[in-house]
Amino acid sequence: MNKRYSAQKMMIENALKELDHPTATEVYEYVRESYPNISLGTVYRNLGIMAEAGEILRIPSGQAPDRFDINIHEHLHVLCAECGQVFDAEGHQLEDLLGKIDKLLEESTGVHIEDRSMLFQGVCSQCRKQ
Amino acid sequence: MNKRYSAQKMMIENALKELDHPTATEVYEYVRESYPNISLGTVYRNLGIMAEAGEILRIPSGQAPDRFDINIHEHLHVLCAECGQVFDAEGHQLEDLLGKIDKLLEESTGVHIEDRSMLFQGVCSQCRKQ
DNA sequence: CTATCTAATAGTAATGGTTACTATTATTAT
DNA sequence: ATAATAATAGTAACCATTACTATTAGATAG
Repeated sequence: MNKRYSAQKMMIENALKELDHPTATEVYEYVRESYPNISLGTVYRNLGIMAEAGEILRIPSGQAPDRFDINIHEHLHVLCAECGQVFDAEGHQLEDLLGKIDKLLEESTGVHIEDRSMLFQGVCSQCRKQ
Repeated sequence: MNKRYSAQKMMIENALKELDHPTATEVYEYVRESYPNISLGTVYRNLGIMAEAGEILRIPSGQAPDRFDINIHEHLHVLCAECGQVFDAEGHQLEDLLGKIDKLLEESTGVHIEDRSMLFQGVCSQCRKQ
């Protein structure tokens, strides 16, 4: 299993660092500025591989296109329904609460929770002012 | 605004009662048994309208097709990754924990949480035996 | 009861995010 | 250098969902 490090993959990784929770298309547009003929398929393939390998996080957001995150530390995402901005949230209090929820769910359903996908939505303070 | 109750809509509602967290296609196939030329578009339209009106729940499940639920009482969904079965979970303990999470998120991000979409995944006890 | 109005439908086309496919390019090991 | 084969570019296909349009069929008024 021979892994090769392509320039494209490095540029995609870099885009993830520069952009804030970008979609695949946003990564594509960003990389295209310095590498005009990168393929959207290449972006998707690499993002998929990285997410699969646990190097990045995939944030499924319902109907809207998935977003990606270089921050693999366990944390929650809060989306502003107005401006679309994504906020991160973390902390031991949150982790405690999530752990308790897992436990309750395991007790009541018998399912061993292995994965959670959650997205919180609301209006950010910025947008509430208008 | 004149609302008309079509036979199709009633059949779709009935399908939701008979089936367990079905997808739009599953509703379609079910209704089609007794009403062969119902249109998939009709199913989607009615499910969308009902969900919008708060009469049913839409469960977005990432890549997989959305599922629908006649149970509009606030509750969580746990999906078995093996057999695909959907388990419901509810209770005041869960509601408490979720409320606390909302509060923490509002404090740290400034976003007024108005909507949560969460899906838990794991392996059910049935499947774990094999 | 009949005509009229228009909500809702059937059938089909279009959309949009994502994945699959294939010939070509380019990186690594020999 | 050369051979072997990842990875890519470009494009086609996929699939859930929505949009469109001519038609059907409940409700309401006369």
